Amino acid sequence: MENNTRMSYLDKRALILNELAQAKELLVQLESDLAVATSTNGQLLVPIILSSCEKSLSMLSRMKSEAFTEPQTTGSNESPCLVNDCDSDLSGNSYKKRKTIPTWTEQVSVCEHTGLEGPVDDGYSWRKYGEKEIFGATYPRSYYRCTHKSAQGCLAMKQVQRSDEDSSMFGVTYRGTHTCIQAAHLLPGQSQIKPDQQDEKRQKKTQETIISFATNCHMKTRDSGAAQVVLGAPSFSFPSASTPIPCIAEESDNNNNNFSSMTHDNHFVISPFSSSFISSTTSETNSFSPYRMNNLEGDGQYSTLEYDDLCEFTSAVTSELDSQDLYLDFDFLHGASYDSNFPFHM
DNA sequence: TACATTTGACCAGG
DNA sequence: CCTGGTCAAATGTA
Repeated sequence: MENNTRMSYLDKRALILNELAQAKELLVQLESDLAVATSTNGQLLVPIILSSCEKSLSMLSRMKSEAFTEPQTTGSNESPCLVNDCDSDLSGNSYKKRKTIPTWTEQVSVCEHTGLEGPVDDGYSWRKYGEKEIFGATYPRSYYRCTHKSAQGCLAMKQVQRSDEDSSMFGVTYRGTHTCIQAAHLLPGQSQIKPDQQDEKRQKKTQETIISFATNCHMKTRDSGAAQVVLGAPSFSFPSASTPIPCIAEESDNNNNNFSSMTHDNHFVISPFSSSFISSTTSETNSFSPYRMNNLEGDGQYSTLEYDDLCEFTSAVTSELDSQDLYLDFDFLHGASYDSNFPFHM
């Protein structure tokens, strides 16, 4: 199963590379054709599209196959890797292979001021399978795995631990990727929630997510692709690093790492690999204009949104909305020149 | 009845 | 031997 997934990713990567290279060639051709014709809107668009293609190609090229073949640690993770390659041993003895198992991890801290018992729901269903007192820590660490582990062989796991310094903070460490179909694409019968309740819940969650993201959050990436998200709002959290969208944990200091482009009116269009990875049923875009992000720094707090983080956010929202593109309103960028390597620093 | 949580025991790694 | 991660039986809940 793992091998199939690996092959499928690598195959997809090769196909996308090929497609993009072809598209780039055609655009170069189109550009030269337009150069001799009269000035058109298309002439203005071509360099932008071309640039987008080049970035995508560049990023895909850096999507090393090592992500699927070599053990990876994030540096921010004190815990050993536990998932992946468990395919040969999903029946239960996976812990015996602890150190040899590669994993993709991400760490998220969620601030909650709402009296909730723990970090907010991240859109996935988790099943608690253990709790452990951690030496030197005031609060125990809880261990969760994807509810669909047995049904779908999903290997995603997460650990939740309340912060010692600030008991209203929770450290959430995500491990492994979701291979199940849930959260964003819940199918009837997959959840214990009735379908209409699901829709209602999803809608509410999506709205809360957008509002919360826009009004009260700051993020920073930690070393090696692990992301820390500090949220003052109660209703936002990232999915567990695992949407079908390949927000690969590539180092975010690669400034070319964005799939996005800035429109003339400072809308930021985030298109993670376009339709290549997202099975979109609609071509229309969703505008989140009502939820401006220009108050992000209103309290004087800095806001640094790195690529990986925004990609995660994008995947959460795009999957919720079944949309291909996400529009964010970056009005605070008025007057600022658009850097083609816009690294999501806000 | 089915699923989730709790909790003590077991295991691997350092 | 200590610590962290996982298992699985017991228990809780809807």
